[in-house]
Amino acid sequence: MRDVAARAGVSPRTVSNVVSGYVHVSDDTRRRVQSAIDELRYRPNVSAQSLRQGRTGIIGLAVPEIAAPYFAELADLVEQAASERGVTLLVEQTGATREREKLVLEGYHSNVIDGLVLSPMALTAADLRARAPEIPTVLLGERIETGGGLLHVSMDNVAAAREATAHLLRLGRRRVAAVGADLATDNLGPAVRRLAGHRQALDDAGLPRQPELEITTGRTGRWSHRSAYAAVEALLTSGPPVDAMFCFNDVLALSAMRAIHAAGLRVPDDIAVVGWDDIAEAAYYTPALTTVRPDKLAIARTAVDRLLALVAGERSSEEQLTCGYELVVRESCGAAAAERGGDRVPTRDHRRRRTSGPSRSEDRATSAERSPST
Amino acid sequence: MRDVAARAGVSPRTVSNVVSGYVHVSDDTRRRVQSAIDELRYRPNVSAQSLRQGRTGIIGLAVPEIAAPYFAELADLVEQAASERGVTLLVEQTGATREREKLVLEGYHSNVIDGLVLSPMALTAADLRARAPEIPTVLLGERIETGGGLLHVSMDNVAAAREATAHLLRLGRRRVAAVGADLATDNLGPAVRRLAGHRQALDDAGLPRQPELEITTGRTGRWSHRSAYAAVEALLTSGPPVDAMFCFNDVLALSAMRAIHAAGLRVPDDIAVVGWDDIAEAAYYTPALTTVRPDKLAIARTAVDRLLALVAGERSSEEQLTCGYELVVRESCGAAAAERGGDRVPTRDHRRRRTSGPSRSEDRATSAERSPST
DNA sequence: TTGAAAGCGCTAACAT
DNA sequence: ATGTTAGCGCTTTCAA
Repeated sequence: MRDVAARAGVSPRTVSNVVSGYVHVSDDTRRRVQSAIDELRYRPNVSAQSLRQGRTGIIGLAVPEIAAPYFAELADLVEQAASERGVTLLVEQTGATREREKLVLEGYHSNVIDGLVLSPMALTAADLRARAPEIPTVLLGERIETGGGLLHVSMDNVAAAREATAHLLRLGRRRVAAVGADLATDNLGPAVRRLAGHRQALDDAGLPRQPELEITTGRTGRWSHRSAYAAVEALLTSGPPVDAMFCFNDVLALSAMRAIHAAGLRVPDDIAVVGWDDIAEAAYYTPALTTVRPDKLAIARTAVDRLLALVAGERSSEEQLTCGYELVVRESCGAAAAERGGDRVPTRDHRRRRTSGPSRSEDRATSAERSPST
Repeated sequence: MRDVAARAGVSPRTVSNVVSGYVHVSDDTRRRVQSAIDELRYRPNVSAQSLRQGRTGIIGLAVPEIAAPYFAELADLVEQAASERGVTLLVEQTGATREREKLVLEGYHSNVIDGLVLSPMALTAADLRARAPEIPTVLLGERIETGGGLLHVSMDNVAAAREATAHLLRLGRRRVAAVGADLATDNLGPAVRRLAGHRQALDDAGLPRQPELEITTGRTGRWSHRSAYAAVEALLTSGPPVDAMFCFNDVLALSAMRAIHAAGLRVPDDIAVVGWDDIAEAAYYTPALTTVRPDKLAIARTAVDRLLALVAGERSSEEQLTCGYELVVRESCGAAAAERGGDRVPTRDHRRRRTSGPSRSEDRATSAERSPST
């Protein structure tokens, strides 16, 4: 930087002003400095900037596992959102373990990152309350009375789950398994609320609760292919009868469909399947997967925007930001064939509702995602 | 740090020694300092460390798209390898565009990261040669006479592709399409070599080249579901007859299987399919996918280890490090049913070869991956 | 609008 | 085995 200053015949102060886009620099000076920068291929030293300013220009995203399709897609979108706003994203993996989630929350990388987007699974509300408020943090997922004073960005899991199961019931299914109801390992994760929505749909239809159809996919390998396959296999071989499965994500749904096939049954004829996430592959499975599609783009952008506002000094308050979703009806639920005569082109989805942008929970009732489904 | 030093009754120097694990500190002093650190919740400032040492403890991984399953899995493994070695990973996306790959190579984040693992696709050998040798770099993928003086970590794409197609030919298939032969957009990417291996297998079998079966999946959305689906659909509706497809990755294979189904044909009965990558989903597709499984763990560890060696000052030389692979035979190629009577449990793979660790190209001939397949 | 100088928190050379 | 001190590259008061 000193070299640049010398070459341009100005002080380091002026170079700094030019680099940071300060206004009060004469056009002539700016040009001279800029050409000196170009000739010397000068790059500001980020560490020095950080040391001086107390900011790194890096934000963190902590997810259970980057290789899980949903989180891979989310990381992609968050990275793009961050990049558009001129900050760099650092992705961390927690393995959905409470220990590592706590570590991240307590500021494991607090000196590297200016802020954190955390997708908690095993964390408890008490952990959230106990945390030292070190670093600006936004939580992905719905608030369940945490009291941690943190901002939550999510979708309405209860409503969407309710709609998914209602969709299956409407198609005449009566024995709907809920696959992924791993309440023991899932504290702040989505299982609790998805199961709640599922139960509501049964209530709405005047059907009894069916605890024997609330399927846990195992402690280890949470929501993994292997554990889901084993759980569904067990259900089919030694469990009660089933005519539909509402799987709490698409990974579970894929494994379930495979287990159903292995048992000599067909999807959707014998057992209808609905998933959650609408990962890129879902439209290309055979049969194509009917699934709940969260508005991932809105979630990513909202989380980043709000986090950057916090980093810039905005006061944090416990608040819930709700993004939209839609139930994408394809083949695995059996509706498309029945209603429309079997459109099999996966690029033309049957959409039951439009995606809406994020909205505050306070005025959710007026937003698109509350309109009754057709 | 000064506070810690004061509280422990030592100098900052000693605190620094304790933090960095320096040897010559008496146990007593170490204990005192450590408790002061704990009481004050002291965390060393990474920016200051970086500024002083000229290192950040962060390495970068640049991939085309983090949401692509193979790269998501790879990022996971690289992150773990980095984490085990005490460094933090920063993932960047290039979109497989030459422009952004060049940007990364030229040190876009050179002040944030100490080194770079780059998975180039659109980059040319000339780009590699032209780069200013700013920052320690390891390339993922096979060298094709780059002359850039960089270390390459990869697998033997030609041999594996040859084996994949040979496997299909051995099963009696004669019209094997190569799906993903996108030579125009793929300079340093794997398409060229996989196609070469495919052609070799045809040669080996005494069959003529079949250029009309070398399928490009389109310029936009390189190796995407959508473009692959469209390409395969076109092949089936208006192309020459086909009885097998060797797809250059599993995403293509999934899309191909869907297009085959949509055309009213069956896998593997009418058309056998082989993929590449063995992504986590592959074993759970129906039919389960036969696919080439690169030793991702070895690739990740090797790349990180070698990069850290470079960061530590080791001289770089153009060299090729080759990791192992295996052809995982499941259902989509039709071999399992024919040979074994239809084992359908996806967790029990039929492995044709064992994974081998990385080996230098010089002694590849003696490593496990060169043994003839059974 | 620009210059001079202090200091962010840490580490390493030099001392003791 | 530990203390002292200079300085990494930048931003930012304070002056001019």
